[in-house]
Amino acid sequence: MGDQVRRNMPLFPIGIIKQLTELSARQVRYYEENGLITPARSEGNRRLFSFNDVDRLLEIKSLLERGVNLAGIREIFEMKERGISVPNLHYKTEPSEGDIHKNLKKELYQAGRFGKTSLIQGELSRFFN
DNA sequence: GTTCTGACA
DNA sequence: TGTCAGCA
Repeated sequence: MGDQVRRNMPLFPIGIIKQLTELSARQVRYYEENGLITPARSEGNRRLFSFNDVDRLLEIKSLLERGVNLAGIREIFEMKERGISVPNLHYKTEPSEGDIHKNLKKELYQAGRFGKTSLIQGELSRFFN
């Protein structure tokens, strides 16, 4: 069994996700409505999340904290799926809204120039400092 | 006990 | 986003 398939295996119910991501069930469901995540379903229609879903949610949380809205996050994910790299979206300090837009624009531009290399991943490492 | 959908004093 | 209802 490859790691890839392991990471995509539907394992946790929303309760576990709440603890792992510190997001409310309401938020998680809302993100699903907006196409940011697509968790599997159990026979009883319960959502089952994979490790990839957890990473995805942590990334959504991170981007949201930087002022990116759901539509923006959706576009960032779409670009990734198209193989375009989306570097340095991890700021240490909180930039102004203007800076966010300026930097996002610059980063997306650079992403287009340099091939695909750095993707934001390994969010789970936060739990294993 | 937990999760789901829909709705909003 | 929170929270409550009414189910499964």
